[in-house]
Amino acid sequence: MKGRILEAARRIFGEYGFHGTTTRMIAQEVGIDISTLYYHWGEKADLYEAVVLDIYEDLRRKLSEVERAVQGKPLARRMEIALDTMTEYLFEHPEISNLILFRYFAKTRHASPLDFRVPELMGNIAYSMGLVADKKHMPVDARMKMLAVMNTIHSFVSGQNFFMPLLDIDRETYLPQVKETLKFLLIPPFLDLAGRIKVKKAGEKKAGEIGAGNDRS
Amino acid sequence: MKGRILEAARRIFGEYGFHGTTTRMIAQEVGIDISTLYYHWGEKADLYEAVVLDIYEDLRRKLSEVERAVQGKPLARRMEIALDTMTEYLFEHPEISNLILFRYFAKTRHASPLDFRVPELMGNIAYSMGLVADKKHMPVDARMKMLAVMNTIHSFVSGQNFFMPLLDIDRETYLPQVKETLKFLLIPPFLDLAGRIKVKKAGEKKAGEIGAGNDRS
DNA sequence: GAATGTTTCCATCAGTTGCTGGAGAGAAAT
DNA sequence: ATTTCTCTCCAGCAACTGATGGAAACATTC
Repeated sequence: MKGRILEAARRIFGEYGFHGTTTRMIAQEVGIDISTLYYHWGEKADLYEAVVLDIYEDLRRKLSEVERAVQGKPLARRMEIALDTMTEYLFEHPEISNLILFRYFAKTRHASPLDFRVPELMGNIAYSMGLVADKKHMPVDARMKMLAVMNTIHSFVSGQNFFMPLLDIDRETYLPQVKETLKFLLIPPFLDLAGRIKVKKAGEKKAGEIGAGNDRS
Repeated sequence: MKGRILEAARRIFGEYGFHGTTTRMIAQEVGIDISTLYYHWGEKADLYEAVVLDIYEDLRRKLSEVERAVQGKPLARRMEIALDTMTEYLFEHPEISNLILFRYFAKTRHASPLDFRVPELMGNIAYSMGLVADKKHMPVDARMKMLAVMNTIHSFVSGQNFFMPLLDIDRETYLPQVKETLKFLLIPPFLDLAGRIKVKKAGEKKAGEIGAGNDRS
């Protein structure tokens, strides 16, 4: 039951945000009384926090999966796979993107103890993209780049119902368009960067690991 | 008075969203009774719509200004100026970015009559960036690119209070970092694109207007 | 200065919100 | 069989929500 409530809460919070969601909406979605909800999860803010923690965990898992899937591939291909996979995944679970974007302007924040997970998420994927050598210690500019990439995807997912009528296209056209746009925007800068790092490194020591030998199509 | 209410409503709606804002919060911000608010603006949804219309107008004005400012400059410089100017502007008026992002998942939508302004905004700036030849008729992929650019900026502005502690930097470091990241991400793809279009056009007719002769640093 | 129109506030409404006490229903342990 | 424990619901609370009617204050016109 506790799990069923969490699952419903994910959907509703993801769709209406914290303030737009009432505990009665969630209870009704599950088909239970609100008292049962309070019995399992305590106050609304606690349930919300559990939801956010849950989606962060999902995101972390998916990113690890991607990280493994791209190992050994050249950078351009790595980014293609990562972007495609994450885009597809988030389109299947739009509440993840919604909840993450909702958090950006949430006044409901009491400096949640789960924010420490975000740098970790960024670190892993940045490492996997050959942006940094050290998984633990990321320079600010590398983190910014990761944030930008994630935000761009999230915006397209969260904004889909807003953008589709605006562009006058349906979902089947929208998704590939998003993928294409993401690849268009995000791959060239990182290839450039990898090229620069490679050249720089080659002048010092061996050029390993990063940007495994490939140039732009 | 009507104007003062609108101004306050912009701030509060931009900070707490539609559901997170109460009419009493706005009235208190102005220092008036809620009846006065209802007298001038009618129901809450109407005021909200007026606010959204207002920020779209501001955005349109600023984009026109940018469009004029970059005329005649080479593409890379054009994008630099546009990104810097818009970033600075939106950081000064974060409620604009907030309200736009809020709209992405707004269930409060009754197919507002102001959405027609968005393609117009995109058209102007895309034309100014040499992405399209015809201001009125934009292909879907060009619109997607514009949306991506705008969304990336908005995310950084709206997420500033979330990201700054995350990156462990203060506002004075954050703003230039955002600018740098935006330029890193967004300029190379468009330079590549302009290069391709230029080459293609040169093979057919004269290569004018687009990508006025410059290559990457 | 009387009449008219505009703007402001006070008091109040009905409905909704987050949340709780207490009474059962059902199973498990004694 | 009784006690104990976990779970679920009903009923209801106080606070807050969006919204309104009507009385004053104020300004404008005649």
